[in-house]
Amino acid sequence: MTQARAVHGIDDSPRGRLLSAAAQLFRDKGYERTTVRDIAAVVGIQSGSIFHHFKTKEEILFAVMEEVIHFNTERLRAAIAAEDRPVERLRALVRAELTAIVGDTSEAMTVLVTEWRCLNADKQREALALRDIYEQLWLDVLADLHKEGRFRADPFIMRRLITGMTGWTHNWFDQSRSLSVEGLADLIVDRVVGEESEEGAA
Amino acid sequence: MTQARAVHGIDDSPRGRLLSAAAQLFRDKGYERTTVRDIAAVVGIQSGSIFHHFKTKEEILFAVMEEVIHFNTERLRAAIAAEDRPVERLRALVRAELTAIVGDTSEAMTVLVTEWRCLNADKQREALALRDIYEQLWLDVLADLHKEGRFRADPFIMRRLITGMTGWTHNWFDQSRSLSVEGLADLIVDRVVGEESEEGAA
DNA sequence: AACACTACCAAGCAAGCGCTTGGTATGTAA
DNA sequence: TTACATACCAAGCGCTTGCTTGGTAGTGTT
Repeated sequence: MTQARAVHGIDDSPRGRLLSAAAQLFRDKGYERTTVRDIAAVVGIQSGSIFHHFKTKEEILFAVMEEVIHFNTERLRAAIAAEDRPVERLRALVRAELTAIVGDTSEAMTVLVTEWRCLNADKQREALALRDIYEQLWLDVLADLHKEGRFRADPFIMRRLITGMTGWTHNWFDQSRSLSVEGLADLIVDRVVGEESEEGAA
Repeated sequence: MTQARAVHGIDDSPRGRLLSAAAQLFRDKGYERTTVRDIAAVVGIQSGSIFHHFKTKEEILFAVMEEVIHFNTERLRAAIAAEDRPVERLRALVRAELTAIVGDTSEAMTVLVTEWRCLNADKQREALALRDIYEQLWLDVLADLHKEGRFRADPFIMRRLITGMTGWTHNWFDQSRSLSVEGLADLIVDRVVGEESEEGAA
């Protein structure tokens, strides 16, 4: 009953508290190694009581993924809407994704990346559909940049390279250290459009 | 008893066949979802017989990781030795790592990346020590490039970005498609040292 | 002939797992 | 007052899991 940190975008209803606890445990121990008894213990209820809120353990995993995709898709939309120029939109996207992965939704985002195959085929397809919407926001911005001639590679490939760079950060990035999310975002943007892009890039 | 594809660098002794089978299953279903009965079934023996070759299931996972790190560390050494100039050494390293991840040791490499936390603390430390040797080969080459002024970022950070890019490929790269390992390697090298590096980069 | 070694089988145990069941306490609304 | 919904407890069922045990067959080696 140590109570897990709330994942941003998940309310603190009984259900929401279960989801935040599950997200943290799934990230730390993995879905399979986490028992429903573990989750119940964190929020301070009996293991059987979990099934009043969710039909199955897998439904908990899916709910975590669903909530975090929805929340961060909206964050991407806001990031794009706040900028006009494609390069700055890209920078905003990278910042948003980094914040999602190492910041306020890190537990759930990590679960989304690492526990994908624990879902059955149907739920995987459902989650993939949500993910496609998220990815399309990236692809549109990258296509604009490509049209402007800011990079040569295929935008699809470029997105995958970016996904790799941002997705891996949960394994090493520490916000308390010298490198900030903004600094890292600039570094990653440079990998896409080159270093000599801006007025005095320094 | 469908017999798993042999992982490059693992012999075909009874033990080796178990390791190749385990690597494939661990990649496809994850360590926890794979039972010793699954592994036994692939090589065509009883589940109990596995424990004649390995003390525990975890020892199988560790052995897979150990073998694949050793094999690919040697591959990195060979790649470096075959080139003189730092940029070409980097290209050789990227090619080697991509080959490891999507080519002849893909099952075991994927397991190395994704099933890390299934090891207990002691084994994790042991595996980390092996990984450090592997990583040092990268860092030396990246430090040379950095000294030459081929990129501005911290070599440690740069290595982590590269790790992300290469490590993620197992989720999307398909050798049978238009993009080759060499083509992808060139793309990634460009992300590090910029596109206008060589004589007619195309 | 005697022994040792490797590679395996057949059977099953103890523990842990997801999930079920039948019930209780509290709140809310007609 | 009755009715229903939400949120939970206490107990435990049935199954799967990693692993153990005691034994056997085949191959060398001395």
